Amino acid sequence: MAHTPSANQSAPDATRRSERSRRAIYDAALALVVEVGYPRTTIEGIAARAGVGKQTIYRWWGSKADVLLEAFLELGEQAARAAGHLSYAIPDTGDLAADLKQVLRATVDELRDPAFEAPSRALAAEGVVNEELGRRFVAQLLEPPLQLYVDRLRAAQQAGDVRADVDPRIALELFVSPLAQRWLQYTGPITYEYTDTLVDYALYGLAPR
Amino acid sequence: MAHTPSANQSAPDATRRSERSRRAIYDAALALVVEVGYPRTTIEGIAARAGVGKQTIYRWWGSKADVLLEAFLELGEQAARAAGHLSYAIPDTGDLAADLKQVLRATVDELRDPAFEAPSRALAAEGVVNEELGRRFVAQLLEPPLQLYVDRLRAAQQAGDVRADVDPRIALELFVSPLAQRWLQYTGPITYEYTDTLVDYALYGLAPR
Amino acid sequence: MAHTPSANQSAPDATRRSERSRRAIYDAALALVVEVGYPRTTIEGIAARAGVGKQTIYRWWGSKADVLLEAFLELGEQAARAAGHLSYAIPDTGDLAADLKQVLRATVDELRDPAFEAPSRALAAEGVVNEELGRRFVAQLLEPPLQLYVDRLRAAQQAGDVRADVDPRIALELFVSPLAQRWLQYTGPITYEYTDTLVDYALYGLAPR
Amino acid sequence: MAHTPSANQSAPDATRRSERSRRAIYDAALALVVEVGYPRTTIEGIAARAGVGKQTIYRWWGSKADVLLEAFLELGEQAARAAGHLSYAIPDTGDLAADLKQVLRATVDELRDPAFEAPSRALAAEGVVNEELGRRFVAQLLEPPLQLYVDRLRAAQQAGDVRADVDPRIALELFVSPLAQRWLQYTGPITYEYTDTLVDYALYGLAPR
DNA sequence: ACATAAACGAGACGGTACGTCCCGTCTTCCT
DNA sequence: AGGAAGACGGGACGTACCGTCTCGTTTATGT
Repeated sequence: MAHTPSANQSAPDATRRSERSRRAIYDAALALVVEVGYPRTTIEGIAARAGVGKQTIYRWWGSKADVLLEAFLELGEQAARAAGHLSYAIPDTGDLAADLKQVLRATVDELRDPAFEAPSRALAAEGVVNEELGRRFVAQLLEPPLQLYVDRLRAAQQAGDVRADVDPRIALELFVSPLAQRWLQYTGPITYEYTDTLVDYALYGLAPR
Repeated sequence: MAHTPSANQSAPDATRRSERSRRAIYDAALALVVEVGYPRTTIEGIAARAGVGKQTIYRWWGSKADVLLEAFLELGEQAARAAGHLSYAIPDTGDLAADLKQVLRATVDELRDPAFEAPSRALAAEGVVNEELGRRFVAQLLEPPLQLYVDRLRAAQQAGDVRADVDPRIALELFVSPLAQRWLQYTGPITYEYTDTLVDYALYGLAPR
Repeated sequence: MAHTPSANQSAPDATRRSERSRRAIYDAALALVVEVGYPRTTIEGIAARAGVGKQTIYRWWGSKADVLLEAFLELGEQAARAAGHLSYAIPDTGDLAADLKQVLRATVDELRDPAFEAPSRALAAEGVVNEELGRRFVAQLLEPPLQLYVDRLRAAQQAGDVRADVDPRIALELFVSPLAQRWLQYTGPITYEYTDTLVDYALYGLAPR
Repeated sequence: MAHTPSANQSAPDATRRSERSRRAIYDAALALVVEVGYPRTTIEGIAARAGVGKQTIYRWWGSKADVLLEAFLELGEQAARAAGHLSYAIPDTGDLAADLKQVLRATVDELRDPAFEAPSRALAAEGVVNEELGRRFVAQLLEPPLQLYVDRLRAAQQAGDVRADVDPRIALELFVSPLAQRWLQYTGPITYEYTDTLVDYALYGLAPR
């Protein structure tokens, strides 16, 4: 999970690591990405802002994307702790459509929060062009929340609200991926109405009943 | 469409522009992106490889992403000319599901062609983080083929194969966006079986009939 | 004579070289050596002070010692031009001892001028440990004035004031080298009395007559 | 004589000092100067090679020049012990010229021994630019052997081979300094013939008798 | 057919950031 | 308490490119 420095020399001793510096680096990285954008966020800039030597960054991370990924994960964990740990779970009121619409509306809100948007766009962009990072991005950031949809859809299958032969991991993409693409690539506006429509189309299909 | 240099001086005279250099720059840019990757593709590198002065690039384009976007468009046009101009159109055999599956399978093939993959990934990544470029990327590269889906879905609506109240521009995202996301973000494998399934789910929905 | 950059790439085009930058670099290098000392004079510091990019230094010189050597040569030429070109020549009044004493006294004065001392000490030190530079230092800076002693001694041989079988190039070291060593290595005080004594000892020997 | 750390903290307790480390540091310093040269000899490199913590060096010495100076002194003492303590003394056969020539020829040999040359050049160079170290270099390394010349010259004065009014401390520079300068600054070749000539010129002068 | 003005190739320039090497200080754990 | 180990904040290294700016050298009309 953690970055293993490219073994060029001997690995640094993690027990001696400065917690203070680690945190300052995370804060600086996130702040800079929000303030000046990812391309103009530099390792030198992060180090300066964090009051840290560049080597301290290079010792523990392999690239600015690595730094940002960990910083963003840490941010998520903090947010989760702040929200009392139960933040992420899809409600099950018995009305699948309503439950999905609610969660997607919350996601729409989140996608508009600059503190979230700047770093996650940066990481997503990097991941598009850097497969290794992309896979880590997915495994660590994207997949866990998606798993909640899998769970909810399985419950719906139990309740008979979703066909039993449907693969939930694929099914969720019908409403999640369109939103993701609109957000990532600016292919269309992102509204509650839009996500509501996605849920309806996905659940009941395009063909007449 | 073409880049208008930021008017810092007098605009260059496009009629005197060297066609030879333009082509050499496109070729160099595409080749470098394939060979060394987008981040290590530099303007200096393109100029050197194209046997062109740097200023000739800065005169006509605003960034390496601009160069690449135009180069990629040109590449697409060439390919279209080679294929006899009629390449892009979604068949209408009367069987909507079959038609969509066929086109998506062709897209899957295309997504695996390195000459296509490297530059389009690069542009997509840049567009994620650079809204202006992202919108041009969408308008010039993404939207035209998507419009073909809109046309085909409208025909299906006429034929009664798709509900009349469905918005085709949104409907197409049900099967196109999941594929796009898997490709962009490595969120899952890309196979014919997968795209076939997407078409089935999208057309008939997840809920039992 | 001029530095030929280490041929790692293609040689830069000297005709396009910026005279203004060259001068600014010389000035900055000399000023810094005087102000902060040679070890704390850095290429980065020279570049900053000269208002020049580091690469402009690396393009034309191989090391800070190279820069300083050329700067010092230029300084010497300027000084020579200022003094009307005739500065360096050893007088020939017919009294060899007196002539040598006078020139050595002038040298003593020069050795105490900080604008001269700082860079020449720096170059001498570098030359002790870097043979290549040392030889250039000698050839370009040390040997030309020494040649004047050779000339004066040969005239003295003609006049019968110096034995004909004496090698002037070695003979001059008898009074020049002791002064040089005292200056370089702080092996003793440097005074007019001292240099006068050196001339006497050298001319008439240590053994009784 | 030994470096007194700049009293930033409490002075270390020299009685508890590790002899083993001290020796290892000397050996490492001398070896590195010979192998990679003085500028590329670093405190970190010495510590690593000696199997010693950096702090152990900083605790007992003030700079790498300090380390090297002590290491070189120690080396000299070892050599002296090996040679039976009587190595340094200028013979007195009654023939002053012959005695001086012999000793200078031995010096020529010594100047060519790489184990001697590398560190002493390094120290000399450092001393040129660092007066404090230069003076210690002279006092500890240069002056003691020079004193032997003073002694020999005084004996020669007693014997009537040198004029009584000659200052031996200056006189010795007539043949020692030229050799020193040729060695330090590469101003000329160093041969037995050259040193022999120096002795002759110095003893009998340049002027005809 | 030729003058002339633009685009062009080349690349020097002032800069920014890179990733690395050491500096000298500091902290930790061991002997 | 000294020592081995090495993380730390920092400064400089030498390199790679950035985007701007001259330089001659084509080239391509427009008289």
